[in-house]
Amino acid sequence: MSQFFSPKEVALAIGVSESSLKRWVDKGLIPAEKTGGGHRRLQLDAVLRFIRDEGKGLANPEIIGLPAETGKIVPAEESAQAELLQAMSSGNEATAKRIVLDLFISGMSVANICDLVIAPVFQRIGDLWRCGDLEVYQERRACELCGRVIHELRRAVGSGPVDGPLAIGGTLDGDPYTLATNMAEVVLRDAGWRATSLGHMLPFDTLRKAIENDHPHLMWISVTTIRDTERFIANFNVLFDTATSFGCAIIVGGQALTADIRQSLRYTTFCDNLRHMEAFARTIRPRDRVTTPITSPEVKF
Amino acid sequence: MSQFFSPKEVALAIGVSESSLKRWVDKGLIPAEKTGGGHRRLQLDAVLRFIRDEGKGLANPEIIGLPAETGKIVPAEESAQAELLQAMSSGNEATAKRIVLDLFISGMSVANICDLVIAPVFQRIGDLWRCGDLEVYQERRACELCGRVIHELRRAVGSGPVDGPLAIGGTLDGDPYTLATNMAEVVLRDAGWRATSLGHMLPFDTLRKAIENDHPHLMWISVTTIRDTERFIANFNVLFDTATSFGCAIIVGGQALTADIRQSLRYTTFCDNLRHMEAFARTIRPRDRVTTPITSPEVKF
DNA sequence: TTTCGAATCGTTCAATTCGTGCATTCAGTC
DNA sequence: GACTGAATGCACGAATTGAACGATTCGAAA
Repeated sequence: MSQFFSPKEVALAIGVSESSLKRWVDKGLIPAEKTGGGHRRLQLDAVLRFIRDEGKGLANPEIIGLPAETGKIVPAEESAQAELLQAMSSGNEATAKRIVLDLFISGMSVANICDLVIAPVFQRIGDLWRCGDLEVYQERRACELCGRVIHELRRAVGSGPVDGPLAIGGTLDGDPYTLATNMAEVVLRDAGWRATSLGHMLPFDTLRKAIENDHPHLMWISVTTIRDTERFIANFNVLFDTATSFGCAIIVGGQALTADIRQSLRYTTFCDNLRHMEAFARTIRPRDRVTTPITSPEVKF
Repeated sequence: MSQFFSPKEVALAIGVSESSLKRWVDKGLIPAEKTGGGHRRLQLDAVLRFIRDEGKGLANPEIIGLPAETGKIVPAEESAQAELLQAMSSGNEATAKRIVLDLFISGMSVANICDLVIAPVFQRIGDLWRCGDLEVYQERRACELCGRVIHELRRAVGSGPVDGPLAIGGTLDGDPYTLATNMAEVVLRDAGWRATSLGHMLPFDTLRKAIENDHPHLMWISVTTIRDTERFIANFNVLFDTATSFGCAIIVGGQALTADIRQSLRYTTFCDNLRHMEAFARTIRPRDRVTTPITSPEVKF
């Protein structure tokens, strides 16, 4: 139930002796904290990262709160898509989570999981729905499930280092789709950023406010629809100027941003997919910052 | 910055038992003062230093969860409400999750957690936003965070028995709010149902299809807005007839369902809050989780 | 000031974890 | 085949943890 696990639990989950696990922790292979009395305390994301890096399996995943059978099957990349499509269309939550966690444990990068598995499957479900091969409720259920799968991935990745650079982002006013921005958040956390998705339907004004209040080093914006192109461009460029004056980079992405529109747009970089974003995020890791607040300024009432 | 905390608060914040924390204080690992009667009083900076020194330099992010304003309010829910409001407004994910999971572990029923803590806090955040005391992005971020907190709660509850009766539900076309339906899902799972939220914006047609395909024993529908009342009533009653013919009960809830509208509506039961729903769900399918009795005022959702 | 419920005290106890030593397994090398 | 070094699993007493328990203290309302 708690965030922390004892060496015994983790050892049981991985299927090794407690002694070995303690040795690994002491060698620094698995980051862990210690209690005042010297007992080791392990976090789930650190354990998963270790399993991923060392190529270990999971004998009893349910001990550390993972779906049964996780980490036992080595996923074939092609079949993962098909299986996930099947699980998501039929609303099979446990299976969907297991498939994605298997991919993560087997070492596939988060950006690739999103780009090559989750996004295509979601796209395909949209197609099936438009063709009438899926009922509306099945599509909606899959959408809901997709969010949960990403949440599970976020748990596996962890919240990122507390002293990492801050990144915030979301979708603009009129754009109700949260999947892309949530995936972006997870990818950035995986790349060492302290990323927080602000959600969807964000007016330009409030993004400016967010930059002024929280001083992020990075803001990502996912654009799937644009109503008024001229207005959009004008507002966007103002936002970019604000960001620049605060030393904040702007990443944009989304199918609505055609080459034409991009011509008139000012931004730090445009990303076709999450791998691009990850690559960019890993190259610019600002370290010159003086004060990094752990959370937003306190809100007083 | 001289803020005092009790051993209990600090123990909760860093995830150890109160006993251990008291021992550490007595051993001198954490400097603390004592009151005339012998009660320990810890200072924030001393606790933070302890985390840094003993935790191998790995600061526990949950430490931020130390209540900023020490309790003037006695009831657990109210204190939890205030803390959660603070955490959600400032986007503090770890703290928000901790608060809600603490309530769950302490034995509060899921329905009560939703009705008495999460829903009021979310309501309040909406109010603050409308008053202009919160920025839009803070409200959106809180909304996003709220979904994540409910996700954690769902994890804690578990997926319910695999042989439990099936329940599905969601919000109708034109209603984009998923929080209520997600909370309903968790409450039903806690009550022993195999519940799945289908998400939001569901046309009546597809709900009929869902009943025909999946044969649920229960369908919940959350109604926060109605566009065309007559059309709504007609469609709804057709849905109810379909459900009845398949032996499926219909639970409705939501502020849009005024007494007038309910007059013309056919349904199995109407619920003002999730406790009502839980009570109804347990009459059909009772289950034996120990929960604290409720003594607090009603909260509408 | 007095009263009273909630929080904290100090203590005990069973279960868990610590650190350490030692035997076993298993590649790789001579 | 024999040797070696590293990794693993098991066993042990000592130490730590978390959850009780009744007694005491705190803090706010009467």
